[in-house]
Amino acid sequence: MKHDAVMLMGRIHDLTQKWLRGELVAAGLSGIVPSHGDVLALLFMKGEATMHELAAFSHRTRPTTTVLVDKLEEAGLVRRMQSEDDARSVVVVLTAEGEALRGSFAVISKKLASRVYSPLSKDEGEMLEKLLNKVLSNLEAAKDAESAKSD
Amino acid sequence: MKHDAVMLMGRIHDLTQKWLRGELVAAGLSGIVPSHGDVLALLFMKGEATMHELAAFSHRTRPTTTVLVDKLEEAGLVRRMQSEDDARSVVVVLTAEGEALRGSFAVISKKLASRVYSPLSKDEGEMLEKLLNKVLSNLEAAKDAESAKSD
DNA sequence: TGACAAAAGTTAGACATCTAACTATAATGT
DNA sequence: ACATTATAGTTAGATGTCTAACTTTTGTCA
Repeated sequence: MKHDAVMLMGRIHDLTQKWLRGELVAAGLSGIVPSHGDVLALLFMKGEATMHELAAFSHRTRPTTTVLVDKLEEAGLVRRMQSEDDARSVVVVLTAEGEALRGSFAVISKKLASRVYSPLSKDEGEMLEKLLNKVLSNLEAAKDAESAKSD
Repeated sequence: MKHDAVMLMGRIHDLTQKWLRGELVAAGLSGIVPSHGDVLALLFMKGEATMHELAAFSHRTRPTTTVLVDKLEEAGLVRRMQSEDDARSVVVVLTAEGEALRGSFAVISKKLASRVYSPLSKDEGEMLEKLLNKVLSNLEAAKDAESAKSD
């Protein structure tokens, strides 16, 4: 056991992010980065979302999400609207142009999965997901325990 | 199979990096980030290294490595020297203060490994490394094939 | 041997992300 | 009911990283 799983995951993460950027450029979406993809992904699923929801889903901070949505809005892919329930909230929705990208994103997403899973058998793929989930749950639990300690 | 291994690895990567930053601050090394740790790690192993070697080892670009070494030099942990073999090359070496950190880094590195591997059995840990190596090798091969294509 | 290509390193400029601080609105508790 | 606290979002400033362009030295080959 080399205890190098963290390094391996870091490398894989770097390579997949870099590949994704290339795919987005190839799809004519220059200026759009993987994080924008996360924002769009939630909108494809839910139709609309608040900034808060987008931040939570994409695992970015709210300031970062502000910038991400700014860019998507400039690119004409989403629109900000006032919430009717809560005057503090902003609701983000897809424009027609944004909606039109649903297919391209599905294709890229499939290509990404195939790229990563292709060297693995079905059993190995499932095993990998299981192990990663175990590790992640444990890290999140440890983090929660530590932040609770400082109360 | 949810095909979410990439997302899981991204999350794990984020959490471990964040935890590492906290550990470095706790060790009195504010301003030192994980990438600096990679640079120091090679110096702990080899004693000295060129900028080029440090960049390759830490998987960062040479400009980034310049900045990393600038900071380590300001912090008094390393020193730049002219290479005797090649007038273009810079050789980076540890100072006494840098050498003194060897122990702290070993401790943090052990803590990190234990943090990640603790929810896994020995077999599971080995399996995880095996699967990650398979995925990474495949991604690197694909990348090489694609960059060769554009010749 | 002399021109041209390759390599080592740095500098400059751009970008995604973060934390801290701020504004505005909603919720709570006495 | 009003003061306090919490929440939604943005702005400002800092940081780590990248690509592109530049300088200097080394290697190549005709």
